[in-house]
Amino acid sequence: MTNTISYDEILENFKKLLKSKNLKYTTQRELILKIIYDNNGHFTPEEIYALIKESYPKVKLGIATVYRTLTLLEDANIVTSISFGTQGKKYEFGITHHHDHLVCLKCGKIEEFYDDLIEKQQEEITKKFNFKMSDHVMKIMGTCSACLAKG
Amino acid sequence: MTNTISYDEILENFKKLLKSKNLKYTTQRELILKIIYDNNGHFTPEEIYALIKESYPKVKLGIATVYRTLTLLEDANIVTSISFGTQGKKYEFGITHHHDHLVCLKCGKIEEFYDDLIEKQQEEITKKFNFKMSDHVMKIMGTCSACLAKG
DNA sequence: CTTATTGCAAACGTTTTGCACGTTT
DNA sequence: AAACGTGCAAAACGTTTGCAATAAG
Repeated sequence: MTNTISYDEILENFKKLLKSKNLKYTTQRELILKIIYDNNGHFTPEEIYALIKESYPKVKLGIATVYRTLTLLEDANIVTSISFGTQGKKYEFGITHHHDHLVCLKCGKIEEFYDDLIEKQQEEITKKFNFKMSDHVMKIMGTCSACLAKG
Repeated sequence: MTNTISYDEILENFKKLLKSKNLKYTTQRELILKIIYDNNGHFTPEEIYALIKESYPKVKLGIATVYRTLTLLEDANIVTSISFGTQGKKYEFGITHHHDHLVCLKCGKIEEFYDDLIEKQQEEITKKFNFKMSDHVMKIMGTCSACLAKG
């Protein structure tokens, strides 16, 4: 999904958020946010950690900080995650509109889609069950067009 | 979801499956299948292990066998699983028609639903993306009616 | 100078694996 | 007898935590 908000805007909002929670603005937190913003896609905490190590070798960073920051960013709705069972989670930049995922089991690629009808129907279901929805996920697993083409 | 196939039928199919794969019919494998069939609901491997230990104290059983058998049963589409991120998976008897889940984050209860419109729409999406669907999951998370009532 | 944050390593919970022993065929 | 399955304990995996050292406000 393409980002429509500029990074400067994001960063300003992030700084404000930190201030409002009496949290501190650190190099590590900024870089984690920046890496996710810059590299559009879905990444595991390990991948984000590796990307930063590679792009900013001088910065000291531990994997624990990546996890802690991702939790922080997800709570603030700045990133969102998609779960892969035992194999962990992938995070993506999340100040875009809601969408669901097509996950290719061959190459691991994740495509995104949004379907209004499905969203509406989910609302209907929660009404029927008198259920208060806080979140929902939908994943379609299979083989992507590229992998199908490859045979 | 209520089972419409008798246990005897299931068991016969399971035995055939094992034979066809040159696998052996063991007490452990039978009990794991039986426990999931008997106790309608969604269980973690640990819960299944505990249930068997409780119901059949004389049978020797290790947790590894539970995991191994659940994988086997899931590959054979006899059970299905629903993932809870780091907190593991829950398994349910799966020779019923497909359904999705409403997961209560307060009490952990899982309700099931089936919606034809959503299913159809998913097909449409895969067509649009030229994607070959092998499986799909949809989970709606939130608070169930019982927990809402409790305040 | 106070408070939050960090990296590190150890701990965690779930799942998988290697292996010698048992069971099924 | 051959082949597969088992329990056990150890390892693996992603993630979280305690803590002393460090950086931000």
